[in-house]
Amino acid sequence: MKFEKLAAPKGVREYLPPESQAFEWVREQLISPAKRAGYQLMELPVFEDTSLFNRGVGESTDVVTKEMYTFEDRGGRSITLRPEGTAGVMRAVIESNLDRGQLPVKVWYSGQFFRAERPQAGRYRQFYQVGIEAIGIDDPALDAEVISIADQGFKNLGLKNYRLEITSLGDAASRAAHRVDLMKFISKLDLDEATRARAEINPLRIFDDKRPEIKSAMQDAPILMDYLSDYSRSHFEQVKSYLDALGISYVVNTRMVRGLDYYTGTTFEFVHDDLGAQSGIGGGGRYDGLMEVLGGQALSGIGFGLGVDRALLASIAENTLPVGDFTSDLFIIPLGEEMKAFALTVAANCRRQGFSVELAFGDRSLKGAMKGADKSGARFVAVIGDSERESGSVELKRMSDGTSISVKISELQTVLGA
RNA sequence: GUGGGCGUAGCUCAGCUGGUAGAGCACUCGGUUGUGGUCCGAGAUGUCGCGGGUUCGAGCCCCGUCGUUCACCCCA
Repeated sequence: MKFEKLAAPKGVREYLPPESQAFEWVREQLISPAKRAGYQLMELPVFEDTSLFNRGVGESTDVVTKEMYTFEDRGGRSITLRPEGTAGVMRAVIESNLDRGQLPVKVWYSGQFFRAERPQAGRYRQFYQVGIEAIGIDDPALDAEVISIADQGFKNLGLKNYRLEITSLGDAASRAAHRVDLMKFISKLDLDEATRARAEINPLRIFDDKRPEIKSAMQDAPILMDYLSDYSRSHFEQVKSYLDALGISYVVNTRMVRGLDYYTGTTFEFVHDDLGAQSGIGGGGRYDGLMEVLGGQALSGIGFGLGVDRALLASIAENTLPVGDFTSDLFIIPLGEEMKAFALTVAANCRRQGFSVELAFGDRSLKGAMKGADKSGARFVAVIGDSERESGSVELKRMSDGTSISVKISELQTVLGA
């Protein structure tokens, strides 16, 4: 009887050894600046009530209308695998009254997100993000800090071929006024049906169109930046001046489009040049109405999400990944079955002292075990047989040059630690 | 959801105008007693993604399907 092989579901990205090591490194580089800025971990469910995303992300967005993994659970509830992180964070903050203490609430998260899209380079159905949210204070300095934390994450990776694009989406009133004029402008254009339908849902989308004829047609379209209120304008100017002070370069992109409805005011995106069509490696912005819409206080907040998968692709493209693999300090080869118990205890003792130690298993020949030791990259190798157990000392062989010295087993740490 | 490319050993691939499958790397063992990297020798591994069809005969042709990949769309 032969069983059929199973495969992972379509479009999921898995990270297995040795690549998983790079993934883990990238994720830590991206989030460590947030930890150092006092942001604290929030572990959240990967599924939520569907209504959270309908309300939070926005009914008109592509994410909600056609990209969510939604299903009914056994209790008949409509459940959705989280397509982004901010809505869940806000729900938890409101539910647990974290916003009743000192503000801003500063949290970070990391994990899987799900979107039922057609897979492509840098786009997966299950993907990884790290992100932060700073909730409750509307201060341009906080905007600048949040942006700089994201930027530092990319800098930690050694990335250079990316740029920060920023804009301000203003408040609801300015967006409404702009929308009226923009629709007026678009209605005069000669557009195909699909494009016109997209414009109906969100006219800003047309700014994003890649076709040259559309790009040139949109050349003179009214831009939101010209509709900002005095408050929004000065807020944005402040953010820019703080970024200047931080030495963070940016380009103002007055035509930026974001796919989630909740963004207001400062909005930003990190774009990498070497990634093909899916070039956004991170993005975020301020969201004024979100908390209230989700049943909480009317507090502002700002945050970002960074794509770990794409940051890894960018690091590969720029060749910035560290070369050193995990290597253990010591590789122990027991000679024969009867030596295994002793070898296990020696290994365990060394590990307790903080060294990384690997063992040879199975019944390979000594030569085979040595090959295994070589491939493991271990710094030292010790063969343990009868004589070693009796004498209490081993020949510690340094793999880099083949030399060996006799060391008492009880004093291994003096050599391993050197 | 729409369109194009691709699916042959663990990996990278070759396989001429259809005649029942190969290389390199990797892996395992060996080159005499308990020491790796080089070298030499030997060995194992494939329902040629899956299902139909055409044919005396299909890895090669046709159809479908699944997967993968790239782009549109969208976004991390």
